[in-house]
Amino acid sequence: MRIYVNNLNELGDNEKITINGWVQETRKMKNLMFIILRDSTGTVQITAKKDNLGNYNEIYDITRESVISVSGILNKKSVSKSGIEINADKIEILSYAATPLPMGVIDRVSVDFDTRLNNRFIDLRKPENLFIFKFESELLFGIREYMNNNNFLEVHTPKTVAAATEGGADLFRLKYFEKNAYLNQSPQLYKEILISSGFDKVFEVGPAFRAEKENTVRHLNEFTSIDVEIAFADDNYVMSLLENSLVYAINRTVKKLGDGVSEYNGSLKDVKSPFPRITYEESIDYLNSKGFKISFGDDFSPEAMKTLADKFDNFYFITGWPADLRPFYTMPDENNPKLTRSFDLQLNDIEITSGAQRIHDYRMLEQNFLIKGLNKNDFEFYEKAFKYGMPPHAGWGLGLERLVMNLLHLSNVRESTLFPRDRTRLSP
RNA sequence: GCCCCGAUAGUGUAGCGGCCUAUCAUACAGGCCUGUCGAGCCUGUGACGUGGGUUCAAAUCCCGCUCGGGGCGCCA
Repeated sequence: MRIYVNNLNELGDNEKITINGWVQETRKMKNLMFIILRDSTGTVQITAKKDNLGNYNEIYDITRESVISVSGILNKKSVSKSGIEINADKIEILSYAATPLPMGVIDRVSVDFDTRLNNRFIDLRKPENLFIFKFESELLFGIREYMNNNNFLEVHTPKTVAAATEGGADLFRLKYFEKNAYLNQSPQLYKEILISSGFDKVFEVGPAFRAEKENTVRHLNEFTSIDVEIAFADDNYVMSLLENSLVYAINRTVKKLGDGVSEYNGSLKDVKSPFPRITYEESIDYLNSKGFKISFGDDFSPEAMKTLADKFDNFYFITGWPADLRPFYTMPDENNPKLTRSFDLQLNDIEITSGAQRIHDYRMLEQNFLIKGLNKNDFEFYEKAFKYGMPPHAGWGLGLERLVMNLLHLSNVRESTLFPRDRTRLSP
């Protein structure tokens, strides 16, 4: 069984072990050197003495970030800071790192974010960056577990699509043999088709593409969307599902990762459902009382969102958005046709989730194509599913990177994206 | 699409007309060193994005270009 740094505590003093990792740093004297070895779980000091190593001269010239395998005796009474070290009797160089490094892993100089992203493979060697993705992995696992416990089907819908823009967002175009195709902006239409198929409760985790020329710290052109759609459910039901699944996943993650999370966000352990709710119209009144001049039908500017966020702790819902600000498949409010049964989940000042009760009536859908100026021919594959038995349904879509960004108080959504795709970046 | 800002060694910076054959840190290379842990000490290598212009003189001022950062708009 492979031994990791965080296993060493459980092992006995003087035990003979082998451990693999990267040479994070070296401290060298003539006949004695220390190597700080890093693996995915932490760092440990390796003590290498000339008398104990046949290839001491070779090891003496090891470069930082080289990959080595160390065999030796575990010393748990070390005078090193951690109290643990490994007295090496054999060190094998598995991969020799070139110098100088394009950027340091532990250097005491700052590195521009752009430089970090250009050298992401090495940037991700920093434990604090690895942690972000451990967090994301645990969080997503928690959401999956919650969905699975609630009898959801996890599905995978196509990302290459024929046309059928939902209106608004620009799509990336690509060649598909003799035809034109697009990268899908959302699994929305396919989720709904599956509802007509009787799949009942579906969720999908997958990429979504937006060809918008944004240039902000909260937009990506490719992001991971967690999408949910439920038959015979309404907007209130899916809002509860959303807050309960998030609280479950967050609690589970905080429990598992512990102090690591607190270093990013100390208040995460206090997240509870239900989340506060405010309507779109109440939001306008509140904001206007704070000096904004917002009219019905306006979307909220980033500045307005910040002001509104100050009113709430973490998560909160904004409900009852005007039909003009919502896509064609959103169910109008039966009491006020100008409004819809829709909601956004906000985390601080950022929109995390957008969801709604959907239209399930075929004729109402056709009418909405007209209102939104969409060509119904483009939606034939979709509309067909409504014509032959479509239950009422509701759902939402959640941006995973934005969620992680905000939960960990990161200043840029690219921090919670392994290899971000933005307005100018297509590599690595 | 609009607006603002930036580009100097591998990395991060100082310099903002002549004291610049360009500062400092870090990294890197070599040397001393058997208990370091921000190791220390000595020595060394290494840079002004690009094309024009102004000037006796440009890293420095002006214009274009390229690349990048950010804000807004737009954004199921």
